[in-house]
Amino acid sequence: MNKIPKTVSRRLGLYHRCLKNLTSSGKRNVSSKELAEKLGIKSSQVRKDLSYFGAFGKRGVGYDTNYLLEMVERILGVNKSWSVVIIGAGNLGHALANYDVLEKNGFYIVGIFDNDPEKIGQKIGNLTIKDIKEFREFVKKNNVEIAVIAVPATSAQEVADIIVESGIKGIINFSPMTINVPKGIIIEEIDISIPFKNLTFKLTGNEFRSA
Amino acid sequence: MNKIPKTVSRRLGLYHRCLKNLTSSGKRNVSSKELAEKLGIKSSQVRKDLSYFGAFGKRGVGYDTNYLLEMVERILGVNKSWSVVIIGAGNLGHALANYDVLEKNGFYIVGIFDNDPEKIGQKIGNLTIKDIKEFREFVKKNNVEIAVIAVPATSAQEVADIIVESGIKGIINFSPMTINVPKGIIIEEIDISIPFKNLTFKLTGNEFRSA
DNA sequence: TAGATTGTTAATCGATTAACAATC
DNA sequence: TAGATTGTTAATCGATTAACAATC
Repeated sequence: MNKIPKTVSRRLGLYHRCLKNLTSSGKRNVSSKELAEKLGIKSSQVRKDLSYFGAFGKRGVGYDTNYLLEMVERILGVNKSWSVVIIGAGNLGHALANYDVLEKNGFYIVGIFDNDPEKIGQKIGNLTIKDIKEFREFVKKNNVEIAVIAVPATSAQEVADIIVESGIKGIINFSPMTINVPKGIIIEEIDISIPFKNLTFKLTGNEFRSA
Repeated sequence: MNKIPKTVSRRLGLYHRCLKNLTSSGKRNVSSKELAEKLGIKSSQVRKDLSYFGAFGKRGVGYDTNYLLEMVERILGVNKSWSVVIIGAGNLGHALANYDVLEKNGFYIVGIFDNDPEKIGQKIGNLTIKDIKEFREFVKKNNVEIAVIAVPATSAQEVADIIVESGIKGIINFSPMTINVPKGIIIEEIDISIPFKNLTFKLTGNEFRSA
């Protein structure tokens, strides 16, 4: 087994997005050069990335778009659908529950939880906000595989503990807070304010840059 | 001028977040070792990262937390506040307009735009959704510096063109779509579905991983 | 002073890219 | 076949880390 660079994972997501667009536009064949141009990378990088998982193309021809899409979906694990719950029915939780791109990629929001009595019982789309106390039982009954943390930083760790305790192995953490989980639990962090800071870092021409 | 690795920018955002927590908890001094542990990196990495911008610590002592925070804020350009507009008053635009973490970091949402007559005129917090037709004039009048794209993929490029034409130089793109802009315009991409795919990539033990 | 921790160098490690034989 | 493009190797490039003199 070849060791796969950490950077490959992110690019696989982009290949996936790109290939979905290509197949739905009816394109049957694509070269590493075309894919690379669309992503702003080198064609050798595309070929190298794919080569970690197999040989999916035809020399002299390129890649069958539908076939490559299927392979990338299997590599990413998005050839099946996933059951997702959201913890936190605030603005962000609300937006995520209604975000159609997730469902289009096979991530189905099957439940949303909060601890605010004002919110519990209210509807978001066709979901009813549930009491966090019912979390564990719900997860078991519905075979939930992924939990999304969409609560303020102050309660993020507490929520993480509840998630881990429920047996869920995959967490997406939207709170601006590092959370600690036992080995074997996989966390992806998305702090929305980080890209804003990256942007101002690049926009700012300050004394440090010219040092 | 030293060349700054691309990876440093992301970590600076994390240092910033961490230092804000430390100062508000009253901690006056911090070592590279402590910072590193909090971020799950090596202390030599912390020191190396900071060294691109100056020498902010005291040998044998560590870093004055308040001073280092101030320096990091100046490096990132978040020692001032920024005027931000959102284009797209759907779920995501709505959530971002109300997301307090942005304001806490100096990113003030000063306007939100849409092209849907149903939405135009409605209120989000104390903002009124404005017609995208008024965008250019609004940007000039209010010295807007950053625009957030929160529209569906299908209209992302169109919206990007309007933003560029308005003179704005910094864009955050939440749509799952690569957009093209002229040189000199800085874009940060956040496709929310990407971390979900990264997660399932890691959760999935498939035939490719054992190959 | 002795102990601690920085700032920086050099070594290591990992990721990208060019180049090209293989082959459609 | 001739032209095109893959898959893979080796070279290059860039980022991380260990190590340590400087110095608080």
